Amino acid sequence: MDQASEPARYDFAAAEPRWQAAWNDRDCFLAPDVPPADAKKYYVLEMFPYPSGKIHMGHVRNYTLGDVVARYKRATGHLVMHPMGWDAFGLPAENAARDRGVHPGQWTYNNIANMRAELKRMGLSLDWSREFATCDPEYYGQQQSLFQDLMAAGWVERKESWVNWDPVDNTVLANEQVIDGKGWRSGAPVEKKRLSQWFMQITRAAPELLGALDTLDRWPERVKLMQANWIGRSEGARVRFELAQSVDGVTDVEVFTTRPDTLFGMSFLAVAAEHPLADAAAKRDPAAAAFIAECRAQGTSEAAIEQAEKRGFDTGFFVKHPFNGQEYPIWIANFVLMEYGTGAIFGCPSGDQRDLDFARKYDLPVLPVVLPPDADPRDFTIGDVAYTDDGTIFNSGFLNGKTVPEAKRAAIDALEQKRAGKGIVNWRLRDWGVSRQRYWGCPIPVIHCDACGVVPVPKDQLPVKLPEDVDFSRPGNPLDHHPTWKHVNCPQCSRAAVRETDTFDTFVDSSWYFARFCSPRATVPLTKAAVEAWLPVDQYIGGIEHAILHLLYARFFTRALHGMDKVATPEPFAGLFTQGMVTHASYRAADGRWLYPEEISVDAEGVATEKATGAVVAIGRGEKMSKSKNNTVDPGAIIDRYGADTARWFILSDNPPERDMEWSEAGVAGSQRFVQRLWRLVQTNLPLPAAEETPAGRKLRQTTHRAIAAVTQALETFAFNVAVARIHEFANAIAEAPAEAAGAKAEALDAITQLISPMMPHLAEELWSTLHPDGKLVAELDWPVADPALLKAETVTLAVQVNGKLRSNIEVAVNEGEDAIFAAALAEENVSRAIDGKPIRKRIHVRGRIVNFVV
RNA sequence: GCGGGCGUGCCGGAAUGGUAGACGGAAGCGACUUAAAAUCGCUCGGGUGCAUGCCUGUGCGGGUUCGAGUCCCGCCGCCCGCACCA
Repeated sequence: MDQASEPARYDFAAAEPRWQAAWNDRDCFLAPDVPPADAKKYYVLEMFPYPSGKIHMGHVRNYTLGDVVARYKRATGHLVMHPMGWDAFGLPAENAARDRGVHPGQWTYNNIANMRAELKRMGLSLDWSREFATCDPEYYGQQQSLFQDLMAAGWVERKESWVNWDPVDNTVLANEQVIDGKGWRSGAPVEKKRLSQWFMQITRAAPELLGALDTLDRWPERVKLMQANWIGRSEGARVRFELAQSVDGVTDVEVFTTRPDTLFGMSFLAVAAEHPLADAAAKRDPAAAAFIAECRAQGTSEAAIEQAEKRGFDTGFFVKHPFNGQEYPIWIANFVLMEYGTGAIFGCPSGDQRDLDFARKYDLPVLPVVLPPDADPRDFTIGDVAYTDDGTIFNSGFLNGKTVPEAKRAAIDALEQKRAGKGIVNWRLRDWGVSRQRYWGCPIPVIHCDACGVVPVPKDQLPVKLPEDVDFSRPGNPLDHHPTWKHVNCPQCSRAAVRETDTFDTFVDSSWYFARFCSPRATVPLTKAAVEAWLPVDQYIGGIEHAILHLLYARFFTRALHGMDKVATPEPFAGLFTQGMVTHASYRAADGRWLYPEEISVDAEGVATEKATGAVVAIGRGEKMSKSKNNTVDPGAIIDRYGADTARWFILSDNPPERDMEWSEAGVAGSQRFVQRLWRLVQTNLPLPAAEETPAGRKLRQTTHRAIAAVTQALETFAFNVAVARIHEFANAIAEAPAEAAGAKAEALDAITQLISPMMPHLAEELWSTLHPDGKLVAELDWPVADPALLKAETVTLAVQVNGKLRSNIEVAVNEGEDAIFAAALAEENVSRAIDGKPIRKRIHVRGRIVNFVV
């Protein structure tokens, strides 16, 4: 077949770079640091990527979602800021250095260059003038300055503590980075180690971080819930028990309880293996020491899984009960956590399942103290199930007869009177340890001097830059090994001193980058005018995996900076959207090998076989894309083959954006068909006839304006898949419009071009330039507004029901009188047959919707 | 165990208490073509019928209502988060 008769197709490969250049040339997406006072600002931000070297489909989804919002908001009269940067510090760069001999900085900046080019191919409406990487000395220097401000404001503390030590990565992990007792990156069992560390005092902000969740009305409920659980507020009492005999000078032990009402049900006191009293027992008794060692081993490795058994060791120490004066034994127990409360509990077996399990195992007494509502105190006993519900207190001296809440209050009052305890609120949240023994991170800007202690590096000497010449061949922290870098003179006394060789947790870097974007080149961390103008971020978009860590730290930073009058709002992100994962089918041979899609073929029944062997292959539906499962799809290859618009459109059309989406070849191909179809729709209607009012034309105009309203509504609510469906319907309607409607087609084609523009910006420009060769860009146009007059129909189709069952449809004028409507409905043959002469008991008419006869 | 979310065709999914399955994908049939691709048309929850139709149908069982996928009660199943949190 010759070339000439080949049907013309939209050449996305030529068009997309052309429009990207046009946007760039006209500075379409630049925003000022300080917007004019009358501007409606809108700050759209997607979580910035780690520069691994290539973008993946998760990025494509994330940035497509953000770009739709940014472009839509820009078109609806907002001054949009939509920046991009790089979360560029972190371990993979050091691993690359160790394994391949390339410097982390070089590796990182190369990766950034690759990924920037890939992102640019997506046609995102980004303000690239604001770009920075957290490993730029300009950025991390300002972070060092900010850290010193936080120190001065009292948010930072250096303390010795038990830390989670990752023996493979040779670094400290935050609690949040320990998953099932293993390091979140290395997967190695985490060990406990005692180290001197820098901490952000996030616990001081716990009440506000919890309370302010209520103000975040555009956050997903489940994220707020996860944060609330993580912060973990619980009301109770701290109770001090005197030891019957002091141990190594220790005279008492404190416990935290939420159930002071059950104090009379006590039968033992238990401490964690790391508790000082456990140490004391270990010194006296090798068996105790052995038990503690066992607990420690168990605490880190497989324990979490087979957590079943409660085990303990009787120390032989005793405490005196604050109320009844009796003595109770102190045990070391493997289920008591040093990290929570005081690392000690009092055991009330009748009211707590764990305590009960423990008591049964070691034959400790079980005294019921809460009587269920309809139980008889003379014969009520506890079997293998503790009673944790409400009831009446008994067997409990002065608390007898009270309800549980009453007894809690009375017990706390009594404790406070005896100075043996007090009512407190306990938090699960721990302070945030930010020290990491790594090279590729922001150096902590302090100097340790034997004479002066910890001295901040003077601000005029910031940034404390990372040395370039480092050795990654030895395990541990290269900064610590460096021959010269850490040796400096004390800024205060000028004597020989050493730099801090730890660097910050990378979550510090991402805790304020959104604020830095407001004035990314400023010579101070934040400029007040820019930050006040732009923050909070109006729409933040990212993965649910950051629901706790990143989002909580960013909230904490913002709150602290707000208190220091550096940020005007206490919360960084007014709106949060968490997108689902991108998944893909996977193929696994019977012997467990993961096969690439190219290696298999699928027959008509959907049975997959391996091409090489002919053996049947198991198809996994919708598994998270991962290199190990050979089911990743490279965005670059997709854009080569289909173009950015097609990829964007498919990602938006498949399903609601908060759910996981399955990437499928058929789906992308379908989106590509629609791209071509729209292009043809415009081409085949050219040249457009002049506007002319005809009945058919009016109908098309109504369709046009309804589409505008529906798509606008869908975009406002993040229902992008619905927006796509409405656009499909609209395209169908334009294609099917009769010849008499031609006079309304120009308006329809203009509208559909604009409606697709947030989602398929290149195609929109291409179509617009065909429809209006006057040089204007869609990116510069105002969003179309539906004409209310055209949204109202003259006639409406009413469903006619008899006893709630659909029997017919009638077409009536919108403001037809009720009597006429009922008459018309009854005139329908189906309706009269269904009524079958029975008397009509009730007639219902909902205007514009339905008529229902009850017979 | 605690907390949250969700169950709709073959699949993704739509549906202010008011015509369930929009829209898309897959599949099948047909047109065009020497053939294919591309494109266009038709069918597409189940049952029944010559048929305008009729019956049935949104995990299961009840309820409220003229009317329930949607609201209420009780189950079942799946997914996610947290988890010896005292």
